Amino acid sequence: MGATERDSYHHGDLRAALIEASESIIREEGVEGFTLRKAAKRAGVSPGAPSHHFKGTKGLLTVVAIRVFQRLGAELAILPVSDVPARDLRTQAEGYVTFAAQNPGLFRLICRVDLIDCQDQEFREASFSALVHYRNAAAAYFGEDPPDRAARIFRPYLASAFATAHGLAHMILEGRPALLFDTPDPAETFIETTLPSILLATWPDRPCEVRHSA
Amino acid sequence: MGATERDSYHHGDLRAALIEASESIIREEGVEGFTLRKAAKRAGVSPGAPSHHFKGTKGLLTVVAIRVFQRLGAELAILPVSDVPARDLRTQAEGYVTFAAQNPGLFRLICRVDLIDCQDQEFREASFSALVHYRNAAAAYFGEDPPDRAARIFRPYLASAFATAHGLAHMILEGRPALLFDTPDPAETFIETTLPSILLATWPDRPCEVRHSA
DNA sequence: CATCAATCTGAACGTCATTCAGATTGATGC
DNA sequence: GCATCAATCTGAATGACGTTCAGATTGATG
Repeated sequence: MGATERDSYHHGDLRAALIEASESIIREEGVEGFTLRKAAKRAGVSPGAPSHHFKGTKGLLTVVAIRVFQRLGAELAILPVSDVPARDLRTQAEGYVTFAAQNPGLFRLICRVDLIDCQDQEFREASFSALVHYRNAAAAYFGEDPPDRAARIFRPYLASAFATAHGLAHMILEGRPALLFDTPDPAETFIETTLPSILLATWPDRPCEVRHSA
Repeated sequence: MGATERDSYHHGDLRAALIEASESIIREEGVEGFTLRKAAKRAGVSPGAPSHHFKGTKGLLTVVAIRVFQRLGAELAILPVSDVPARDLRTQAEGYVTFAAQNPGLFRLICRVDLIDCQDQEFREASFSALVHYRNAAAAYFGEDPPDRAARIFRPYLASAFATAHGLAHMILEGRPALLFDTPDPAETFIETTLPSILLATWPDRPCEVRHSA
């Protein structure tokens, strides 16, 4: 598998092949298992070849990360919208966490700021755009201001809304539920049953009632 | 600096010296900058010496991680308690995030499950115990059941409460606020002013009012 | 004082990212 | 059709990494 055959001395589209190879390596072995040499080998090329197409390992991984953000954004974009803001916010958060759980290696990559050139303009754009629908859903739920898509204005509730999903994603990938709780249900059912219950506790349909006793 | 002098062939307490050295390296250069050879050199010892005291790099970092969790737990334990559950939960979350922001390298370490032996019993114990007060504060806020410290029963609101702080911590360390928002206030004031506003939006003093418009 | 186990050294080995001189070739201009 | 040139790729460096191991050193035990 891998190692696309080659007839000529030149590859043809080594750049794309390296991106593809890197993604599948990260899928199979995680970011920690990724090396530039592996990617080169899988693309059927010598270890020095990638340097002509990317600025080192970080340059290649930055491009991969951009694609991951784009895919995350695309998955969040096609999620259904209802007339219940709470449900929509939960849907977005569930989509976010599900993406992380289903693509653990790639999600870890976009969180490894040491492996990525975070100053890259394309990366910045992709990381922002991926969460446009999430942002809108949060704004609708908290109903404080109409979601101005262009502006990146800070709002406490937006940070709070992002933090919940992002924290859950990290917790799952770090295996924290197993550390914090004697999980009655196995890890497989987490996404299907446990996650919705957490999101429901976070953003209930009805505005909160008195939750803490006197 | 570093490189504790040594008169005899044997070190005396190399184990402690390696832990100490590792911690300061991670403080100064982050987990990514840590290498076992650096730690050995800083302890004034050859690269092969650590193997007599730890099971490889992972063994050493696991011990460091345990100490980090213990320190986090100690910092959360001395936080003030009031008669307002919401305030106490916010205080715990603020303590958690502040610890991460003030110890970025060490916090990243305890999240790098690939660098740590997560099956280590001492590690599991430390990671659970560190959050006892956080858990109690969350239980009091949501007021659903009395905090049973021994049991690790799963509750959706507990996972939700942890996720917020954990997500904020990761977001800060990943520099996401700068990616998501045109931060009006510089990153320095985040902990002092921005973080409290986020936590207040998450867990307000009064039970929530109607927040979303029709 | 002899013995032994614990500890430490220093030199391996294999792998990594990166660099670079030289080989190869696609494309351009004639 | 052919010469030229820049882009591309090879393969062998260089230096750092974790880990292993034979041999040196020494504290402790008897």
